[in-house]
Amino acid sequence: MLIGELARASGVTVRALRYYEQQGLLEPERAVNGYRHYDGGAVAKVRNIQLLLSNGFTAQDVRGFLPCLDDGEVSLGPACPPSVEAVSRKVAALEQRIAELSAVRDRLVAALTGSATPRQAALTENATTRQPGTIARHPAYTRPAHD
Amino acid sequence: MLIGELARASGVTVRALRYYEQQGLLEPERAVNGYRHYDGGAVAKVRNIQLLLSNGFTAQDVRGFLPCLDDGEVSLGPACPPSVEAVSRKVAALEQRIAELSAVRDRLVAALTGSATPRQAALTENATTRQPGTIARHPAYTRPAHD
DNA sequence: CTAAAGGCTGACCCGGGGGTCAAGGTCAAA
DNA sequence: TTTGACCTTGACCCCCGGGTCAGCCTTTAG
Repeated sequence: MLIGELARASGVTVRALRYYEQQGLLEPERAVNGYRHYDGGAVAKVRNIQLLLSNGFTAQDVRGFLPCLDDGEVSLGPACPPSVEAVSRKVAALEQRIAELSAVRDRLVAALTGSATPRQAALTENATTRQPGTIARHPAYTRPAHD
Repeated sequence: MLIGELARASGVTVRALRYYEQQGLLEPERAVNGYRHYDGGAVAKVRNIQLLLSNGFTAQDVRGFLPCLDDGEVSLGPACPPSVEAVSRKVAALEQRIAELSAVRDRLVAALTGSATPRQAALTENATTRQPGTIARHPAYTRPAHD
């Protein structure tokens, strides 16, 4: 399929597809006339890319994830290039992000329902245990939100 | 407290604090010498801001959230300015983000453990139900990930 | 043959979230 | 009084994820 078709099928713009390619996330074949040709799996792949990018991961992050997500066929553990540990760290970061977002959601829901949450100083759970002087930038993904 | 103290206490840079203020997220008092003075609640507030920004929300989003999260005291439903509906939409978006991230995590965990996920074409659940021709950009927060 | 639609590259621009000077004012301790 | 730490504003820069436009080529339809 051509780039326009893929764009329509996957719900991203043509420009974004070229950008993904430039970032090393896609490698379409090239016809003799220079046109990009994508195979069927590209639709799912692009959706995954967009999903990750829109959830705060960088293109570089996505490069790491893709081999584990491609084609609807989960690649086997050790076959997943960044090797288990790297992916494990990503998973841990994901868990934390999920927990944080859940906390925000709970706070908002509480605000909506008017149920008084008892003296919750901050959304961060360890708010009271911090030591002044330790400069601790947020350990989670510090650059996610560009989507 | 002065800006440097707050920076150390909350784990963000001085620059970021000034930026937050410029974005209307903080309104510290000013001493006669021009120095910013923050009250104790600012630490929790800044943590909330950083938490939201690092999870893909824009400064504008955060402006909307803050009145509902301030001071560890959840404001009552209707007292929360953006009025229930706006916050409800945010909550819905949050739920979706959480679900998406959970899906990514599950995929990665599956890849790690080698458990074969049966023919899951894409992380998006409705992948097979899309109609070509309908340009459907991702409905969730389309600009979150800059964190 | 021509027009319309789609593809190509390259370039510039934007907004968000800051980093990093520069040039100067303030305050506390020595 | 001087030094050093801390504060102020303003300016410029960067990356990221694209949007948009220009200029050109190709392919299909009429």
